[in-house]
Amino acid sequence: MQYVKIKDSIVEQIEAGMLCPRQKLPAERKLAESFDTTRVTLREALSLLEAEGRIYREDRRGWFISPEPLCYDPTLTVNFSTMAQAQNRIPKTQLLTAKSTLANKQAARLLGLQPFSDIYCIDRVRYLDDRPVAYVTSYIRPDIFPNLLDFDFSDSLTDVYREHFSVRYQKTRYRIVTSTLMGEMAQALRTTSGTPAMVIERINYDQNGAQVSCDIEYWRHDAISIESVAEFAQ
Amino acid sequence: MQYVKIKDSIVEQIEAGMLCPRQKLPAERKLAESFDTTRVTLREALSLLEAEGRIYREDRRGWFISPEPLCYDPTLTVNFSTMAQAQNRIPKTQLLTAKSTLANKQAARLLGLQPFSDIYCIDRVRYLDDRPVAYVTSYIRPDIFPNLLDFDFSDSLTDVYREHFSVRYQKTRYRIVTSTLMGEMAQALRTTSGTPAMVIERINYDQNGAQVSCDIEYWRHDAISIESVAEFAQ
DNA sequence: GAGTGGTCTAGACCACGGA
DNA sequence: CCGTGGTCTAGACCACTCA
Repeated sequence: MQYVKIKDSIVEQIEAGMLCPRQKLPAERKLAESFDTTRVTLREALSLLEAEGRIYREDRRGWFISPEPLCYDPTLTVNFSTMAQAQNRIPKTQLLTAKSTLANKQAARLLGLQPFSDIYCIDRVRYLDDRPVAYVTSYIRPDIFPNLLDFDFSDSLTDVYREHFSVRYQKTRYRIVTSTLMGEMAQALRTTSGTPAMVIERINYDQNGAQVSCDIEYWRHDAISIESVAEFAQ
Repeated sequence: MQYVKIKDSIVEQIEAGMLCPRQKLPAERKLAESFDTTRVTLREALSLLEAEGRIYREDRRGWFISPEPLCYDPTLTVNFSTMAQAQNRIPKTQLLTAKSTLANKQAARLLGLQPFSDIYCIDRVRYLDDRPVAYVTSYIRPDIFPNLLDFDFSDSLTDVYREHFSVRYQKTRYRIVTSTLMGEMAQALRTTSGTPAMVIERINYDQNGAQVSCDIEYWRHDAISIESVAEFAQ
């Protein structure tokens, strides 16, 4: 199991501090040569490191050392920017598309709507320190938030909800699974199809208990660590 | 991107119901031939399916269709058996080792102990419908649970805590990240090094707010879906 | 003992990134 | 335009599973 040894040897170098976060690894051909193996085996080792969350790739640009993940507490309502800044990270959000459309299967399922109901669909990419880390799709009920698309929600939707519609979240139902980035999501996050991802689905309820919106977040899995505290009724 | 097409074609067969959960895929060489490609490319496609959580492998036995994941709510105190049975699954727990030892770095960090403090260490494997799905390591403070190892905790530790020590969890601090199964963990779960995993670390506090134990759970990532509800203070 | 999966080799071509 | 990563080929050997 040569590729495990190669992986361990690179892990050692990372932990010894010889490789810093965001730093690029040497070219695959050079690494392969230095470990006296072929590119195929070397890439096996790199994939392992990627799966462990220690390195990440940028499509056709190479492999880089992963920075510390962002702590994400799904039981809090803080928005992305606030959360990132509290952890000394620089957040950025890029709006990809915002449109009024008809609910697809996924949106209908999450929001309990009839298929083909009207719905707003907003796609955004979240950055941490200029690295794209998450692709977020939001589906929003237009009957609750009429003319939402006229506002500036590029940074925070929850701010717009609160300030212009007096809607605050009362609760969120969330689901976390692992999957991969594919197609346009992979491209938007500057990576290749098949990159491991953490998927967070959230269904948001307003103060009246109505399902008002949902978010599907695809995170590069090395960029996030879910952390929270659960208190139990005695 | 041939391997994405192969993957899609297998996904199609799964979703059409032609392949049932737990069913074995044909041999790699046969699949490769039927898609008119080499084993290397075919395995690329299989790894993608594994990363998506649609198939899983058993070491040297082959590839199988993943069953529905278990819903796991980290904000509840229910034990594994109860949780599994509530979802019509057959749980089983196998005790690997239970010993009194000195805290390693990980245990000391999680429980806030001095290095080399005395600690109990218990390793178990959790099964669902006879499939090994999680490797769980528990570190437990012997000053809170004296002579714990004399009891039968093979099934549920929390039951023993409650019945014999009158300790109930008041809260749990948890952390969820993705990583891989390596070495003996991979072996215990009947798979190979590098299999994607969901890691759940829990630090448990008793009714007095003391850190009494912690668990590190390595789940096959396709076997689990984290689901919960968060209520917000207004 | 046949067949299988796990691992590895030694190449190749292409399209894209960056200088 | 060079070097790079992304993808693919056509094999090979070994250790293990399972009939």
